Amino acid sequence: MGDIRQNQQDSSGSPELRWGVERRLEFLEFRLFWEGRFNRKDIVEFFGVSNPQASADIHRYQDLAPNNIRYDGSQKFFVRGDDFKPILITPDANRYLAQLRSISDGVLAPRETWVAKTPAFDAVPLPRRTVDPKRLLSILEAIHTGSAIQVQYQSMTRPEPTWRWITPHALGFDGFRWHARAYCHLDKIFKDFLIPRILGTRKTKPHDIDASNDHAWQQTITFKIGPNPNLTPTQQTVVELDYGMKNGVLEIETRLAFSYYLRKRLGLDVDPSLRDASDQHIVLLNSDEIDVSQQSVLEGDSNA
Amino acid sequence: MGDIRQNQQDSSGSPELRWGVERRLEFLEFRLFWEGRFNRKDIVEFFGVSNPQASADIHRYQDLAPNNIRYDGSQKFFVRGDDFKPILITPDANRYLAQLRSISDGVLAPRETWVAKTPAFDAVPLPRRTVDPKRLLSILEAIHTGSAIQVQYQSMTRPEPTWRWITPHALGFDGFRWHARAYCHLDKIFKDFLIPRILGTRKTKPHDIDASNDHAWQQTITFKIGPNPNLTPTQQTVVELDYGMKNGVLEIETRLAFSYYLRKRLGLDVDPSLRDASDQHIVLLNSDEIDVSQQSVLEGDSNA
DNA sequence: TTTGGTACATTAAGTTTCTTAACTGGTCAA
DNA sequence: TTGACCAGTTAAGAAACTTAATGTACCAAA
Repeated sequence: MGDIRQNQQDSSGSPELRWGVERRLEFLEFRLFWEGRFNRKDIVEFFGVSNPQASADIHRYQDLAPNNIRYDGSQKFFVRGDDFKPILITPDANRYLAQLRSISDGVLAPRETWVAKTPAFDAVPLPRRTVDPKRLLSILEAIHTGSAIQVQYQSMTRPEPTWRWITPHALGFDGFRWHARAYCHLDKIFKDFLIPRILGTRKTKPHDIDASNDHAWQQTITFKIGPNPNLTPTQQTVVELDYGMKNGVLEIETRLAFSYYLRKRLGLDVDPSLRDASDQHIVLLNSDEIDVSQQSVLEGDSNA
Repeated sequence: MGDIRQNQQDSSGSPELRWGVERRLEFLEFRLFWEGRFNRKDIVEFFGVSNPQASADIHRYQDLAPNNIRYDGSQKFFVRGDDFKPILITPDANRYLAQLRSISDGVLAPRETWVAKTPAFDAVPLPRRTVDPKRLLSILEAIHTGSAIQVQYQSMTRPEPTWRWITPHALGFDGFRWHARAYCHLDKIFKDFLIPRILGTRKTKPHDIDASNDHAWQQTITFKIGPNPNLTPTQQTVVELDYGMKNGVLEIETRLAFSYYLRKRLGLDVDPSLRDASDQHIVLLNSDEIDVSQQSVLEGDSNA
C-alpha cells in the first residue's frame, strides 16, 4: 500500500503493467503511428528481449487495442490498423521533430530515439563549443547549494582569463548559448557568464547575495510584435497566422535579462527600414518601452 | 543465438542486465553525477518498482562500483562517493542542457527527464505554432513512399490558401521553424514549405520527380566566418575561442538551401557597418562567394 | 529522554516476466 | 522447390519483481 503503481491501478482501472512492458508497448504504438509498421525484430533489438517475449508484448497490445494493429503476411511486418487510435501515447509533432533535432545536434544517437525510418532531414548548423560536464556540474552545485564559486573567466574585455568569485543562481539559454546568471563579486553586479568561457573552477564559499536582487532576471518585459507594415496586406495576414497574432499583435513576455537576446533572435535589433520586408516579417510595436527598459539593464552593464 | 543481448554479453564480458534493470542503474548513476545524491524513493516512484527491488538495484550498483556510492545516514540519502567514476553513462553537458531546453520548450515534462533538482533556468521564448501530428505524418508518409501529395498551402503571395501538388523529399529546420523541402508541381521548382502553413492534406499519387535534381538541397556551400575586425584584438581572440576558429577562420558547411537561413541566424545578413561590433561578433569573410551562390538559388525562387 | 516519523534493510513466499530451446507455418525469391 | 525470413508456439526454468511483515538508525519534536 502506498505504492505508486498500486495507486495508478486504482485510479485508472486498467491493469497496471510493469515499467519495462509499458515502455515496449509505447514503443510499438509510436512506431505504428509515425511509421505505420514495425517488426517483432525491432522490439527484440531495441529492448534486448527474446522472441517469445516480443510476441507476448505484441499480443498484449493486440488485446488492449485490437483494431490498431494488423499483420501483413506478404510484406512481413505489423501494420497500423485502419481505424488506429493511440491509447498509450499522445502523438506530438513537436516532440517528434525535437527528436530529429536532437539527432542533428548530436545530443542523441539515431538508435537512442524511437524513430526508425528517419526521413531525409537537415538543420542549419550552429557552431558550438563543447562544455566539460564537470565544469557545468560545479556551476550547478553552486546554484543548488547557494554558494559563491571561484571561476576562471575569459571576459571580452581582459586579454587573459581572470579568476573571480561569482554567485550563480540560474542558467539561461539565449537561443544560441547557455550562460550562468550570477552575481559578480569583482564588478559587484549581476551578469551573464557564458558557460564555455568559464575555463576552470576552484573552491566555493558561503556568501550573502540574494538572487531576488537580480532585477533584470526577476522582472519581465512584454514585447509587442506585429507584421511588418511594408508587407502587402495578404502577406501581413499570413504573418499574423504564422505567429498566432491577435488583432495584428503578439505579446511575448520575457525576463528583462533576455530582452537583448530576444530582440536579436527575432531580428528586431536592426532598423526595419534597412531591410527588405520579405527578410524581416515582424516589427516591434513598443520599441520605446523596450528601449527604456533595456537601457536600465545596460546601466548595470549586463554583458560580461 | 543471434540474440543481441547475448552478443553484448559475449563482447563485453560483464554480466548482462535486463533492459529495465540497466535503465534503473543508469538513472541512479545519472542522479549521482549531476545531483550528487538520490533516495531509494526516487527509483520507486520513477520506475514504479517496490522497495525491496529498489534496494536490490542499489546493491547491484554498489557491487558494480563500490566507491561510487555511499549512504549518508544523517541526511537520509545516498551520496556520490569521493572518487566517483561513472561506469554506465558518459556525462554530457549538452545532453543535460538539452533536457532543460526540452522542458522549457514544453517538449518534455519535468517528470519525464531524469533531472530532479532542476536549477532555476529559463530560455528566450520563441513564438511557435503547434502542428497537428497527423498533418506532419502525411508529409512523412509522402517522403517515405516517395509520393506526391496534395496540400492546402498558405503562401505569402496568395491571400487564400490554395491546393497544390507537391513532392516532399526531406525535412529541414532553419533554426526557427520546420519546413518540407519539396518539388512544387504548380510552380515547377523545388521550394521550402513551412509545415505550419500546410493547412490540410488530401490524396497522394505517384510521380517522376527525382530529389537529386534539387540542386540547392544537394549542393553545399562553405561559410567562412571570422571575428569582427572592429573588435579590439583581445575581443577578437575571445571570439575566436568562442567559435573554435583556426587562424581566425571558421568554416561552416551547409546546404545551399540553408544559406539564406544560416546567414540570418548568424546575423550576417546585415551590413556590419550598421551595427556596433559588440552586437555582432562575427563577420562573413567570403560574402562574394556566398552572394553569388545565394543568387543562383533565388533564381529558382526558393522562398515559397 | 522518550516518542514518533522517516528512510533504508531484510526475509520469505509467491507471481510475473522473461529466457532458452526446439519446433511449426506462411510468403517470397532464386 | 528449396532456402531465407519473419512470424508463432510450447514447455521448463531462471530472473525479476511483488506483497507483507518486521527491524534498525537517525533526527526532531514533545
